[in-house]
Amino acid sequence: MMKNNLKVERAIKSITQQELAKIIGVTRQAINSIELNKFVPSTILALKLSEFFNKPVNEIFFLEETD
Amino acid sequence: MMKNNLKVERAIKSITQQELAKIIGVTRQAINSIELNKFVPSTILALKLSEFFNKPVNEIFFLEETD
DNA sequence: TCTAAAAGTAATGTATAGTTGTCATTGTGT
DNA sequence: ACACAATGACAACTATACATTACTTTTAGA
Repeated sequence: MMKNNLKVERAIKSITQQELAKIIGVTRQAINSIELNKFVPSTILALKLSEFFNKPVNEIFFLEETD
Repeated sequence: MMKNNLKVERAIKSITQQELAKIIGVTRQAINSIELNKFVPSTILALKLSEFFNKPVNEIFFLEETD
């Protein structure tokens, strides 16, 4: 299982899903679905988020134990 | 465009695509296709590779300019 | 409290990640 | 030169990321 703290990062920058989506180049639903762990983004998306939030991918996304 | 140095990392550990694939839990063709930039792996796969190679995702995968 | 923005959710469609299987090519040791 | 391991490549299939549209629910501010 993979988790992420996109919601937190977004709160730090106080930016909406909508705005983030536009910057990254995906839909608001895509951002929403990632935040809610409904799907696993591509590495390109992860790198773009990493770039935007100025944090390494590994600090935004991480694997959880128990498979 | 995204690039990666999986081939180099693999050479450092002197491990075959086959072996790496088995460890990560994908097929040899998947590893091969990623190395040859034929497709973009999921963030989970990137994190597993990051874990195995003991290097941050951003040091294995990176965005290239010119789109 | 009323309202509008923000976030959650769901259906359907499309693109593409990843599998399975198979064959061709390159490299390396003997 | 021969054999075999490692890699590249391709076709057909399945699973799922992500788009689009649209509707509901939650949250924050006047």
